[in-house]
Amino acid sequence: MKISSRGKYGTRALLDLAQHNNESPVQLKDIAQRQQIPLAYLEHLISPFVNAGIVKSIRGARGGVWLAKPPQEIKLKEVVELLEGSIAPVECVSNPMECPRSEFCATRDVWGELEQAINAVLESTTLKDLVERQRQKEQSKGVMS
Amino acid sequence: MKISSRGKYGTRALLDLAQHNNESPVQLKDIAQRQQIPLAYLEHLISPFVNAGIVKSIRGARGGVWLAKPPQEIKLKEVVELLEGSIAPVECVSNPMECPRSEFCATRDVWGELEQAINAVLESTTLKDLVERQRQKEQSKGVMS
DNA sequence: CAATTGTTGACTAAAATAATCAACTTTCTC
DNA sequence: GAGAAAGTTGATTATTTTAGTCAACAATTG
Repeated sequence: MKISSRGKYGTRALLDLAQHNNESPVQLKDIAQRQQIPLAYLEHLISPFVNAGIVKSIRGARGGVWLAKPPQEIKLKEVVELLEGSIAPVECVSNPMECPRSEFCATRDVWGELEQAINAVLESTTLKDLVERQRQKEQSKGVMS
Repeated sequence: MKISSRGKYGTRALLDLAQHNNESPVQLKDIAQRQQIPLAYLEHLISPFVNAGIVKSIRGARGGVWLAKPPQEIKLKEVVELLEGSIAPVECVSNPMECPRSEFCATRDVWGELEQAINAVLESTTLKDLVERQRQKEQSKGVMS
């Protein structure tokens, strides 16, 4: 039940993009540096978002990437699923055919509830929420020092 | 965010044990057969439960395993954690020292909420609940045929 | 044209997963 | 007490996933 580095890195990358929204394109190398993600790895993490139309990009000098939609319209669920695949904790929840036991399996029910719970969190959180939270954290950091 | 075969198999095994509670010891090979788990693998899945004192065992002819506590006192959280380790979706949620960003990381907050959500489900479900659910499923199966 | 930056695909090392096997210990039954 | 039955343990293995690297390429700017 772990989120992989893909998921962690990728989410951080999109938060970074949301923080630098409505500026000029953000360069991958800057995201990589700020979020401490290997650049060559980050390239592969951004690509699914571009394919899904969540992120736009432009190549060449002064190129970069940016969000195709306002941050409040991008739910964490999309983000995580693009990185990690279905959030269902077991295959048979989304695809009952996969296991002959599905129909009468009590444990499967619980995994289904787990999916619901996870889904509720990820559906209710947008990149905008993340940006705001991050801002609050930065503020209290400032107050402390 | 997947549950491994360990988790799936092990949970099924404990449900099976709960179903056959207050009978004579249940043999691993019977669990293996009913739950469709490779016997040699099941042996390794049961061992953590024995070590944790949730399952008791006796060797030799007519030996077997059984629950050390009534099913309603065994939460799925214990079961899953013994099989898969901490349910925290990222290490830094349970162990902030692990990442220097922890203190001011907004994404970490969300992973924390995810843990809470997962925790709520697994804390509120016991083996007894599973047994009852399974019984209901078996009943409706009977009605249908 | 040269520098910059994203895109893509091939490749690899390391770790986790899902077993399997064999030797061993305990217990029961005859 | 012998032998079969059953759980215990540790070593080993094949496969898959993960995390990352590298290099060639394509597009864009100045």
